[in-house]
Amino acid sequence: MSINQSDLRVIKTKRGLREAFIRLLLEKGYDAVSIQDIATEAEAARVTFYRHYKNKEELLVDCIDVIYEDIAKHSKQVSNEEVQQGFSPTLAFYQQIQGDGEIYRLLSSSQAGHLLMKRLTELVAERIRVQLEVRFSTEQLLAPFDIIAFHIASAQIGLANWWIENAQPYPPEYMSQISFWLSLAGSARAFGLEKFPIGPPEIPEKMG
Amino acid sequence: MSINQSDLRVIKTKRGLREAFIRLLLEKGYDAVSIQDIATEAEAARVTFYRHYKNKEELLVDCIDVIYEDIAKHSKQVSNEEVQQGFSPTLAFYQQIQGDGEIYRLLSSSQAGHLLMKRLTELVAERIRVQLEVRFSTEQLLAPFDIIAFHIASAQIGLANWWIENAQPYPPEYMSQISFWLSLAGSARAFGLEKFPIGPPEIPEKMG
DNA sequence: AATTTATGATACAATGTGTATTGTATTTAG
DNA sequence: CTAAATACAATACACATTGTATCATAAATT
Repeated sequence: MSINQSDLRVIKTKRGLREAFIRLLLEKGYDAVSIQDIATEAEAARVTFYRHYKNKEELLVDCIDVIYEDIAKHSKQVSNEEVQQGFSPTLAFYQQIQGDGEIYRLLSSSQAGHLLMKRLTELVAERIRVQLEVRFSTEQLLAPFDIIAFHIASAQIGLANWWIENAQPYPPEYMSQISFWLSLAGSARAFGLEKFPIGPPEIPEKMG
Repeated sequence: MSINQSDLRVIKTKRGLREAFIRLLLEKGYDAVSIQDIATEAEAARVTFYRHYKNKEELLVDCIDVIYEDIAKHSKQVSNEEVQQGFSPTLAFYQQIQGDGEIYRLLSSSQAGHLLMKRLTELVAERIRVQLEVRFSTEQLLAPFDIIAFHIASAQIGLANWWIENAQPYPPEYMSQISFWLSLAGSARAFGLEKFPIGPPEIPEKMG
């Protein structure tokens, strides 16, 4: 009935489909790639695709998760060394983009881009949210966990996307630092203000 | 051969197709809408669609201009009255989403959303950048204009999108205020820190 | 080594795409 | 106001894509 995800054949087949899909995405774009194309490229039967994924979108989401794991793994190695400076997880991200940044060009592709950005932002936000919950208590924070996390994540991913689309006009080291710094210290500091004079709004009851 | 864009029949037909497409987008989503659906909804023949647009995406791009005009019109009316308080453009945006702003739900639609988000973020960033350039000089700012502007814009639009997709768990007044405050004052303030202890990185030479 | 099961090959109905043709209705231009 | 120009509707067609089903074979698990 259900598929055994730890079966070697399944692991191999799914990896083949993911890698084939990414190759085709970069080559032809999301809409132009058919299920048959993916199966052929992966040297698999088209039926096999449907055994693992409902549609292209589901495969794309799976691809994103795998890509993110790679980023997370990569950034974890570095963050252990330099976590004190705070800049490192984002730096690893930017360096990866500049390196084999093929995958990240998908961020700005019109069809797959939204799902990629959305999922990536979710994953980054979740990571930030967990870190916040570890370090701070609910009463201590002057804004809800989820809002802070998503605000930071949106700025980071959005700025990275801007950087990709604008031919990377600054070095990755600077981008990671300024991105991190702006989120933490606030834009007012970039204006030369010592401290933004207004306090945070009172947190309302969460609805739903 | 080529189509006369000023012909009354052409203007009427294309408007009908756009409006029908937006209705169907809100109802069924981008992928679920076929060319035939659009034609039927617009009370036109399917062949007529192909006489004006190559595919769905081309129609969507044509629609975005119309959609953005609606957004800009609404936020402009309010911003002239209350721009002094600083919160109002964002507040108007959130209120518009919560009100009859069905159109904004397209932001989170998987295909149409990316084009909309991208365009909207660009426009907001441009608006912020202009304001910065009016108030500050290049030497005065501790980070480049474009980076600050896009950092803020990404956070604002991204957070608004999160709010839409998560069933609007907080009132629009709070969202606009906290969104604005986090960008200006910085997340560190939300952690309870008086001032983020690290200074901004040195601005490098702009490449390209 | 025996059993389980993921895969490949093949087939099929249903839907969508893009183009061509011809007569009709509407707009434009003289 | 009339005639020429042309956008539109109706219909048809070839083709691609999707999603599902069946059964034999190959591979992995136990």
